Amino acid sequence: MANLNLHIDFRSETPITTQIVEQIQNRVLSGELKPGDQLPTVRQLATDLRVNFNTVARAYRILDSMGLISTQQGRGTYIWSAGQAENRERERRQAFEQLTRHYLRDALALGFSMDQIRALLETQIEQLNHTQTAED
Amino acid sequence: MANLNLHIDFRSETPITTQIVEQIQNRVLSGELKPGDQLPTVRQLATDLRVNFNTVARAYRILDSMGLISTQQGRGTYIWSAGQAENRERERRQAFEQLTRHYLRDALALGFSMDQIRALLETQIEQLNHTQTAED
DNA sequence: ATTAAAATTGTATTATTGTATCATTGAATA
DNA sequence: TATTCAATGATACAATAATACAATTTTAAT
Repeated sequence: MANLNLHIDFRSETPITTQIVEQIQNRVLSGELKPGDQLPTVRQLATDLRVNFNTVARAYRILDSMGLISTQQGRGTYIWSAGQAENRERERRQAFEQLTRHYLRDALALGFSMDQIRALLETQIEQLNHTQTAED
Repeated sequence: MANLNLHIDFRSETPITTQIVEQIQNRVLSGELKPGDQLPTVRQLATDLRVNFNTVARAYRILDSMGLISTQQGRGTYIWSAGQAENRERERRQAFEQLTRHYLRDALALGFSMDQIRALLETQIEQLNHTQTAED
């Protein structure tokens, strides 16, 4: 059962359900989740995220209606498709824009300035580069 | 659920909302309320104080914007940080760094480069400025 | 191999909790 | 006295949680 490594921000302006939907969507678009992969049960993921399992179930149902996953009562939830190749690029771009929009909204809501955002991004990228090279 | 034991003076010059804000603030500063503690629901506290629940909700929202509590629709209201301005500032910073880490992780996983991230951030900030000024 | 009970998994419905918008009140002021 | 505006209240709404349910799989007895 795939470890999704999702992160919920309870203070975010984005509802929990939406956060789950978007992050699973992104995992599929990035290839971290592949067709056939089984997702955690609604109760398991809910426990991990410290959320009511109905919230996860709602997210799964939305993803199901989007055709991204297949939920089956009594069986579990599986990744359905990786999307059509021609739409893939557009969807990836849209996900990127949405991700950025929400990040900006939450960072600004926390009271940080654009300059501070730029600065922290550079700092963290620097750190990532270091840990990467250290692992080589 | 913490018993706040607040007292409202209806004859006071100070608005009810302000009285609630200040008293909860004091409970946090004095350590009577600790991070993670759940506050009464807006309706429960409103009943106790014999005021409209919107008044409590307003007070909660102010405390939220101050970074003292976290209000979550459907879940309740929780103390977010210890009252010392110093602690609040540190926790705000930590939240910002975590937010940014997760954003970077997801954006990079989607296959976008640091240059693309920088560019999109600037674009979206530009758009935000436009919609803001357009609303004036 | 069969089958029935138990466990697991998602679904449906209702209750709870905070949010948004507009209406009302009452005191300050022209 | 009339007007205006901040504070509060009323109402409808949106997000999440609680509870009971239905479908499927698993387990164990025969």
